[in-house]
This record gives sequence, structure tokens and C-alpha cells, in this order.
Amino acid sequence: MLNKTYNPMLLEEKFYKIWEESGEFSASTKSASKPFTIMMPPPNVTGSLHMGHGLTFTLQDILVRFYRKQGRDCLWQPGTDHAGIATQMVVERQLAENNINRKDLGREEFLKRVWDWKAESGGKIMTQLRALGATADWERERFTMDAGLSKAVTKVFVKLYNDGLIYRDKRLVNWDPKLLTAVSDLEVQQVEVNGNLWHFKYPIKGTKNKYITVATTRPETIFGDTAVAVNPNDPRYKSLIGKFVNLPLMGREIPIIADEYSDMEKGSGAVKITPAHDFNDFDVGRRHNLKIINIFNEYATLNENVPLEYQQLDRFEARKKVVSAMDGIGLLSNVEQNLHFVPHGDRSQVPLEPWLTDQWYCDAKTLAEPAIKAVEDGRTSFVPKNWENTYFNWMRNIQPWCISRQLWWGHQIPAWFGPDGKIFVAETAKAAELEAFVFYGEECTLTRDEDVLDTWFSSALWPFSTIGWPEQTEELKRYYPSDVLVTGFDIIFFWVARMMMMGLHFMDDVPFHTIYIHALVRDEKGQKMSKSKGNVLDPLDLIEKYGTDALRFTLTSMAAQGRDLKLSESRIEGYRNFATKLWNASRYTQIKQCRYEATFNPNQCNLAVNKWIIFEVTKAVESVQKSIENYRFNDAAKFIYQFSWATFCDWYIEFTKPILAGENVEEINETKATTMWVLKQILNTLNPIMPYLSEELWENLGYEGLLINQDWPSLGSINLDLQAAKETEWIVHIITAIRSIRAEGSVPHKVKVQLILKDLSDEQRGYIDRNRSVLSKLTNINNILFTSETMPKGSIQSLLDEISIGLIVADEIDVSKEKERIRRDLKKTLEDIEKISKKISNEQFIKNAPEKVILENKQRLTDAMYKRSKLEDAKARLKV
RNA sequence: GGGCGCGUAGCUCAGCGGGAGAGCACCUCGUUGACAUCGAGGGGGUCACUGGUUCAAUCCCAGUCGUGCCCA
Repeated sequence: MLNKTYNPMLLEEKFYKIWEESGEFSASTKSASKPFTIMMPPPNVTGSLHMGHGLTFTLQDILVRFYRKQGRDCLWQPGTDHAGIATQMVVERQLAENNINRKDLGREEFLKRVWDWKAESGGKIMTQLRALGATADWERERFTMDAGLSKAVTKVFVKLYNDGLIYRDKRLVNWDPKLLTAVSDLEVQQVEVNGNLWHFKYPIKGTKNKYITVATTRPETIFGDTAVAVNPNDPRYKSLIGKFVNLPLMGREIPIIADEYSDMEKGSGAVKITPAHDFNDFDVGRRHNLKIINIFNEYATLNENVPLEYQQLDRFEARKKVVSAMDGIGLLSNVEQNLHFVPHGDRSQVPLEPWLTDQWYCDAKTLAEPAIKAVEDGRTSFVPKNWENTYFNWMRNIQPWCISRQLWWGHQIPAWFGPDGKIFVAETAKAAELEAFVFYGEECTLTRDEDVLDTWFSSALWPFSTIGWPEQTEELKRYYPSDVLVTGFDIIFFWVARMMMMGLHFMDDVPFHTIYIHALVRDEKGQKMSKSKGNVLDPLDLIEKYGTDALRFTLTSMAAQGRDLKLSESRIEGYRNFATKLWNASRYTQIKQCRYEATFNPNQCNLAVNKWIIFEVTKAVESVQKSIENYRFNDAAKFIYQFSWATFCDWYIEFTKPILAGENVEEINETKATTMWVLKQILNTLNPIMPYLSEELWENLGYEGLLINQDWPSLGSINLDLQAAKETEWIVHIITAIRSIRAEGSVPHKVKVQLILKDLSDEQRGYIDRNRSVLSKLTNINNILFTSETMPKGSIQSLLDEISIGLIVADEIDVSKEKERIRRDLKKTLEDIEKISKKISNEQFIKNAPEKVILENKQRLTDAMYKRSKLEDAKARLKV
């Protein structure tokens, strides 16, 4: 017997291990079934479970649990990502606590520390995922820096280099002066800051007291200026083009050039050009063959190219000093407040510097072409579809991808430099040496490039590197391409797009057929959860409080397509109550000594109520199935919730209590068996969303085997009895109507009253006759009368379709209350009549609307008119 | 500035060309056994606004206002 109360903690501990040992999580290349593959987006090794993970992994788990039940050979490929910058930062921070710099340790020792740390806590999130109930194929867990995956990375790099799709280039990059590495465009966040626009006067060479005024947000870069640009169409400056200015503080002569880049409307209309420290200026510099003078070192402090007194100053210190110096010599003409965007590193949160360095680039434009085409052709499609626009927009404007990072943690680039700087790219040092030998004609020492690759470079290979590539494994043949990728929109560019590019280039096929993009989890006010805001809900806390199943169900029910998800605890509480409800309903069947009979045949039921619930559960299971197949997770949750609670618990169980309390053994047995059979379908259908609760109930109610292993309910062979369903539905309606009259007429439930029904058809008489006991029990009436005459005085009444329902109460009825009720009802009915008749009398409507709609409306009008006449009768009688 | 969303009951959200829905909250009533983590009943919405298309618009189109995200 189940405990009196549902306690999620008790059962969640017990099942995970049992499931895992059952082998159900494992895909098998030997399986005869059609595979179903999901690549798990690998969480960072630094990570711990947050709500976003909770959502994405719940949805993925629902899919694999569902498709396993459909008989598919499911591979849910798990693993973690080494997360270069993030992980290196964690370990560096730990070292910093002991005042150790990674450079003190040296690369090898530092990497050893990172690996130690990874071994110690890197798998934390994988443990937490198990707490969430995730049934990935853990035996196949991969890490982006595993030997196999690293081999794949090397191979891909070499191949792309040989194809001319990876190259080395000296360009401005986004330099992170805190982390001391280049980052890609995607890792840059534009942050709006309230700064200043300083107006400086640059003296024009060969004149006395003649100046040109430039406006800048970055005074400290003055030392790197190599020109002043004006717009060629600007009448103010036309005469100055070709002249020179004496650069203040530096004393250098720099030209005044004409370039469209200079905006006449902005600032003074003249702009200083610093090609080494601004992307736009760099382009201007190229057009005009300007000198490129770098004034920063890697920490963004000023280097030896600036006057001595400024050297080694931090950029912001230097800014102050430059401004005050310019002011001191009377060259600061004006300062205005200026709201503008400053690029920041998404990890370090410090302003980035455009900095001229040698880096490795990937020709993303070429790789993007087939990836764009694949989505255009529908070989891969996004759900919801509108994300395709985002994808196309980015892919069609894609820039070269800077793939090298000045970090230690990651895949070291397989490139070696000869003594003269010549590059040899090869899979191994030996191969590189051999190439060098061939090239130079003699042995020489090569130096390996110290840099590592962008983390996303290895993640881009995830769909095939995890299943064996470059080896031609059985797994690779069987599980590539995968069926669906489930992820958030925030990594469409970082990850999804790059997997598409790499998958098509190396596997000659898309990595997945469907990309399901889900929403972001926000707090209940709609704000993004973040530690600094303190509005983070920790999934593990919630699990402890409400149980995993409640959390999973909540996330599922809120995962509507295309909208962010505002999570509030009250919702979770509500779904915990749902779990409790099912717990208690199951307990009820035990108390009533219902037992599941494997031989039960739903087609052999006789009672209408049993046929009805079989009909209803069949519809519900089908709806859940369709919803999951179409990634309508919230609908799936809604259908199983409504059926279980409203239809099964509130109606079916209450409806059948009188039968179980009766004496007809055949009816009792049929009802008990039906109850257990329906409950079985509920548990099985609910299983993918609430795995623990459903498994526990399954076990306790004596169903065979483990629920996780059960096939999805197959209800296709059931003969649905629509007539029986209709009968029960009608009784449900009449019970509701009677209860409503009772409540509105303030007739206490305890008081037994007589029911009088007017104008019933023969069919409806039959319904009543067959359901007398349940009707009496659920409405507490002691007699049922039928009439076709006027309703007796002293009855309070209502309407259900074309029949009148009255309760004969002994006490005086509250006439004014009754009048008010009828008046309200009548008003609404008259409004309906007006609306519908207007519609029906419209010739255009009759001409254009579909037959079905016309008939529907005609019926509605007839019903409404009938209702009106009844209400008017009732009103007239009350006046007497 | 460009792109993508969103504005439906007090709150959180479904629905999306032909009768406005759910959960939570609220009000009334109800505890001798499945469940008060509950049951029964109920109130509450010019579906942001303005035009247009249509026989018919919460739904399609255009504009306005409000609001969020992404890109520059």
C-alpha cells in the first residue's frame, strides 16, 4: 500500500540506479530498430546546473524517453565542453588566491592543475543531470579534449588549412587586455556607456593660431594618430585637405585627408585617425596608405611609442593625463556628454582593444554557403521556423572567424614555424618536421605555435567527433545525422551555425534534420536570471523542495514555442499538487482493491461510463503523442494534466464510486479492471515528463516490469463507442447543471431535494434510467420526476440545451435572487439571438460561408430562441 | 538605424479567420476515509489602439503606442 502522503525525495533516490542498470539508456549499433539521435549540447566543465539546463535537458529527456517507447534505438550522446577561457579563468582565480600567476608555473604545470581541477569537479553537472532524471547514454560520455575528439580537431584543422579555408593573417582583432587573448566577434558585447566627446584643437602646420578641431571618445589614442580625416564634401574643410597638422603632445606631422568615413554631422566633422586602434580607422588607413602606430602593449598600458611620461600608464590613466595636458596648453576646446557603445569582453567584462596581431582565421563565408543552402532546401529546419531568419541573416553576413586564442587550456594549434617564420601545418610534430626537411633540404628546429583554438571550433565537430570520426565507426554510420538538436537561441551563432558548416564540409550531410529552439528561462518578473541580480532560482533547491517531477512538469508546461518562460514557484507548487493528486488516486485504487488484469480487453466493456473513459483516454494519449512529435511540449503537459485530473479523478472516479459500492459483481469487476487499465495508460503517457512518480506508482500498483521499458500505449485497435461516450458526457453535463442550480439557489448540499426534468427525449430518458444511482449520489437528490407540463411552483430551475431542469425545494425560495439569475441569463440570450440572427440574415454570409458554419449558426439560433422562451416562462411564473 | 518577438481575466500564459480558454489568485459553500498538497459552485476580459481586407477579424494586412531581445 502506498504511503498516505507523496514524498518525492524518497522515490527519486531509488529509481535512477535501477533504470541505469536496466540498460535502457544505451544505444546499440546491433539494434534492428530505427535509430533516434540527439546530441546533447555539452555543458561547460566549469558548469553547474541552472534553470536553462533544467529546461533544455528536460525536453531532451522527454524526447528520448518517448522515442524509446516508440521502439526506436535512442542515442542521447552526452558530454562536456572544455570551455577554454571560462575554465582557465577558474583555475587562474584559484592560483591568484595564493598569489600565483600561471606564467610562474609554466604551461605544463598549469595544464596539469587544470586537468586536476577538471577531474575533481568537472563532472559535477553530469551528476546533477542525473538528479534531473536525464537518461543519456552515459557510457558514451565524451569530453571535447578527449584523445579521440582532439584527433578530430587536429585533422579538421589540417584539412581546412590544406583546403585554403584556414589561414594566418595580420589584422585588428578584439583583444581582451585582462585575459590576454584575442576573442571572436561573437564574444564581444556592446555596452552602452555614458562617456564624453572631447573636442581637441590640432594646430595646422604653417599657420599661426589656426586649428582644426577633432572630436574623440578616446583621447589617449592621440599618440597613435596618423591623420585627420574630413568629409570631401564638407565646405568647412575643403581648403585644408592635403595640408598637415602638428600632432599635439607628439610633435609629429600628420596629413589632413578626405574620406567619406568622416561624418559631417557628428562632432566637429573632423575626426582623428588611429589605424592601429580602431576598426574603421584601420580601413581608412588602408585606403590612404597611412602609417599604423601601435601604442599599447598586451595589458592595454601605453608602450614605448608614446612620450616617456606616458609609458606604462593604464589606458584610463593616460586618458585623464592627455585631457589635462591638452587643457593645459589650451587645445581642449569643448567637452560634451556622449552616450556611446563600448565593446566589452563577454567573459572578462573589460573594454576590449582593437589590436594588431597575427591570428588564425577560418574562411567562414565559404563554409557558410552549403550551410545556408541546407536550411533553404529544408534538409534542416528550425522549429519554430522564424529562427531561420536569424540564422540566414547572420550566415549571409558572416565575417572571417578568428579561431586562435592566446590561452593554454585548449587544443594547441598544429602549426610549426621554421627558423625563417615559414609555417608548417601537420597532424604531428614528426610530419611537420618532415615537411620542413623537404622544404629546407636539411633538418632544422621548428617551434610550435603556442596558441590554442577557440572552444567552439571543437564544439562544431561534436555531432560526428563524439561518435568516432575520423574513424569510420559503426556509430558514425548509424547515428549521423542526428534527428533533432534541442538548444536555446543564444547559441545559434556560436554553435548551431558552426556545426552546420563543419558537418556539411566533413560529413557531406547536415548534422541534424530538426533544430528545436526553446526559450530562455527568466524570473517571474521576466528578468534574465543572473547571480548579480540575485534572482537565480537553483533547480536543485527547487527539486529538493518540490521534487524533480514537479520541476520537470512545470518547465514542460511552460515551454511554449517562441516565448520566454517566466518561472514562478507557485506554478511549481501547482504541479507538485498534481503529482500528489495522482498519488492519491492510485492509493484510492489500492483501497478499493482494484487489481490490474493483463487479460483485460477494453473492447469487452458493457458500462457506458467505462466505454466513455476508454474513449477519453484514447483521445488524450493520442493528443499527447502528437504534441510531443511536434515539439508542442506545453500542449503535451496540458493534455495529460487535464485528462488525469479533471476527466479521470474528478469525473470517472466519482462516477464509479456508486458502482463499486453496489452489488453487481460483474459491473464492479469491469469497473475495477477499467480503472486499472486507464491508470496504466496515464502512467505510461506521463512517464516521459514525470518519470519518478509514474515509475513508483507503476511498481506499487502491480503493473509488470519497469515502466521506463514499456512501449508507448498502442490504443489503435480499440473500438470506440461514441454512443456510450455521448451518454456519459450528457450525464456529466446534467450533473454540473444541477450542482450549479443548487449552489446558486443556496440549497445546501446536505439537503436532499427532488429533481424534475422537462421535455426529455426518449434517448435522454434512457440515459437517466441507466444512470439513476450515480446521478442521485453526485447531486444528492432523492427522487426524479419527469414532465412535459409547466414546472411546478417553488422549483428553481435552469436549462441544458433543450431541456429544463428543476429542483423542488421544500423551503421558500429566494424569489429576488432567482429573478436576478433569470434576468441575467435572459439578457445574455437576447444578445446572442441578435448577434446570430444578424449573421444569418446576411445574404453574403449564406452565399460565402461554408455549409458547416451556416448549419452551426442556425442551430445556435434555434437553441437560443428556445432558451429564451423557457426563460420567459420561468420569469412569468415568478411574477405570480 | 536594421531584424525578430510580444501586448488576451488580478498574475503567468495557451489559442489564432466562424460560439473568448487554462493554471494560479479571488468569492461562496463543503472534512465520519483517495486526496484540504482537496472537492463543488461562482465572479472577472470593447483579446493595446486606429484603419484596411473579408460574408465574418483576438486571429490576416498597414500604421500608432507600449515593451523585450538580437545585430550594427
